[in-house]
Amino acid sequence: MNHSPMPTLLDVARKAGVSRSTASNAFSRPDVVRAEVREKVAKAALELGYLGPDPKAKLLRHGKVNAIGIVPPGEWGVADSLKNPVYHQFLSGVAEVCDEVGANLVIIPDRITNGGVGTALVDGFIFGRIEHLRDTEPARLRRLPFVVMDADAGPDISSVRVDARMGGYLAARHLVELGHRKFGIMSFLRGFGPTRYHPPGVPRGPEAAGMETDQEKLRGYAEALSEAGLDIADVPIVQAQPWDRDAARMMLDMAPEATAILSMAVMQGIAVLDEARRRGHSVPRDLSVVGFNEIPEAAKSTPSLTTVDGKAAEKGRMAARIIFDAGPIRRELLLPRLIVRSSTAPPSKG
Amino acid sequence: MNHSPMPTLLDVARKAGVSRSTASNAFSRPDVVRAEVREKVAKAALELGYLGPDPKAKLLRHGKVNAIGIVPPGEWGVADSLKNPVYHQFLSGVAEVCDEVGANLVIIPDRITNGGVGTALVDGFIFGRIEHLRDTEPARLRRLPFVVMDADAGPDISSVRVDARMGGYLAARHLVELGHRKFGIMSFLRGFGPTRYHPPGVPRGPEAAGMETDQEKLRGYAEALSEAGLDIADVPIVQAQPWDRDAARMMLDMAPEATAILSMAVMQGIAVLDEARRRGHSVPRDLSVVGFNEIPEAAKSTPSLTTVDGKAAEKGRMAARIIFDAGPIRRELLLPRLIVRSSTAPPSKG
DNA sequence: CTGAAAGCGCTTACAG
DNA sequence: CTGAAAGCGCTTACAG
Repeated sequence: MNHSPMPTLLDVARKAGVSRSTASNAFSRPDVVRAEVREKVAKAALELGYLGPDPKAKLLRHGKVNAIGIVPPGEWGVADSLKNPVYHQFLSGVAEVCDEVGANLVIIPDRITNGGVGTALVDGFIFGRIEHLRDTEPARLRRLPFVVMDADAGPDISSVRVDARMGGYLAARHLVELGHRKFGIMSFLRGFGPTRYHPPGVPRGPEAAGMETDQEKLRGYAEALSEAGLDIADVPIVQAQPWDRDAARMMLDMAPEATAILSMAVMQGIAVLDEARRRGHSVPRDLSVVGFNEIPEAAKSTPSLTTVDGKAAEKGRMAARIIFDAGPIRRELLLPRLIVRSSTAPPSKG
Repeated sequence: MNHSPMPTLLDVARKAGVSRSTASNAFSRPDVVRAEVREKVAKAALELGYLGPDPKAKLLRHGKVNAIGIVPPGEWGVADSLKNPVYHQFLSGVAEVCDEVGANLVIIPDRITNGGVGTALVDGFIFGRIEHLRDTEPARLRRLPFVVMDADAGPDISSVRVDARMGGYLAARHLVELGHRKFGIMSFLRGFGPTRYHPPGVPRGPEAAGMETDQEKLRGYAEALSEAGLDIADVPIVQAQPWDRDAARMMLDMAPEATAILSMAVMQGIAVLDEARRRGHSVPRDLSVVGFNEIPEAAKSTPSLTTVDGKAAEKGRMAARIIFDAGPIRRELLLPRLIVRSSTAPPSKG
């Protein structure tokens, strides 16, 4: 209905019979203007349908946006980051801090073309797992604070990660202590590509796990096994994307003697549970399973899944605080925790 | 390391030995500048660590932000909207369209003080269920497009909703057709407050359900019952927040003869399933349950839950398209669908 | 407390 | 294709 041009501060000032700066002060520094004048201005604004200083113009003068930008990992879009259950937890952690400080949360896929980190209107960025440190360049050039997740980015960049090696160690040691000696490992395949099988006896490099954080998990597994006199090189590894349902089948095919499966992803762990049941195996009597990361599904699966709590929500909270605190560089390493549920027990055939 | 002031377009122009407008054109209208000059500018920019025109200043000239704002219902914060499973689905729908058009998604709690709709830097708003139409005023005054969810806001405002009456009707008719005659209804309590019990025989107004959309569900229930010669006034109603675990207990206490429970929320339906099992009742043999809205949990519950698909994700997609299409006002009414699973069967004691 | 003026960094007709 | 100039809407010293 109202298609006249947007009223500006000057219109309001004229209508109220004051100068532009007075009108500006009435909105932005009310204490500097006496109540009587303030009301005249407010009245004029109301009549003109003027909401207050244009946020865009305000921004140009001293650019606080009141929003934090989340850059999802890799090629992920907005929808991907909402759908991934572990990332969803991380986002919830960030969101809690947003609510504490009254900031908006904006999800910014790392687009090459328009948009992306180079132009997003936010006060800082949380990079949710980066491929190369250079992905953060636009943030640095814009002089915007940022933090990198799940990797140590050196002494000049804030980072938050969980001790994945420790997580892997806790998972494997738990099984070792229960008496297991025969294992299978479900490793993480990041990005695209078919499921890969790494047979035992063949030496395996870091490519047997996806990212650095996955390689750390593997290292943790290896340590715990080694303490028990076992060599991880003798353990069959299936490396798959966590949503690959066939991978669980391949795992059980390739490690028929295993009494325990170590999985780097919680959804993979649940898939193994399902596949074991399908084969008529009883978990944990015939097979123990440990996942990685804690999401509600882990507690609800049948049987409930023993897993490593990767502290996703806490990572989110911590990263957000680093941005909003605007303090010095911080490098945080969170400690994971083993959550023992019903999917692990001593081996019966051992 | 680099604490010199941010380089501006003018710095780049000087360094490249061209005028400011040429430098601007090199970035924003490259076709207007010959390649040779463009490269000079690009080189100067690179050396200065200049990323391209400052998004904030650009914004002031012709304000396209490339982002869509979601305003969660009522008092919800960012974290609440991420955690609510049905709203999460809706957000995912919006996110899919964001990815299609390359826009960012920003979640904007409706804050009274700073931030909020009045100042958020977005190109349009999706109001996720509003208490009063006046909550949309700031969006209108800013001349930003917006759409209202779950309510018809009249001919001048775009809206997207699902036919809740039809949803209620489908749910109740399904039970009636199975032969049920004794019902209990779990109604929705929006906002705060204790669980309320509405005994049968007492006439009940719209306050027996939360929002208009809930009242429509109730109307749908009533219609289907009426077609079967039953009066909804004879049905006990428990009105509770969907995350209230005690409500399911109260429902079964208050409607001991019911062979079927109609629930306005999917989580409530699942809670009834759990409570029934706790009491040693077998679902659906002793009791049938129908929920409202479809989330992954509904298929995974034991037994899986018959429910009405409220099309949350599709609502999100549609609302986002209305914003990005920038077309005329649209008022969309989506049709719900009944998903029959294992929580409903003919009554055994009937 | 008020008002005239400069400037935030950029874009866009306009004249060359 | 280039350059000088005005202006997007606001804020902020500065002098009154």
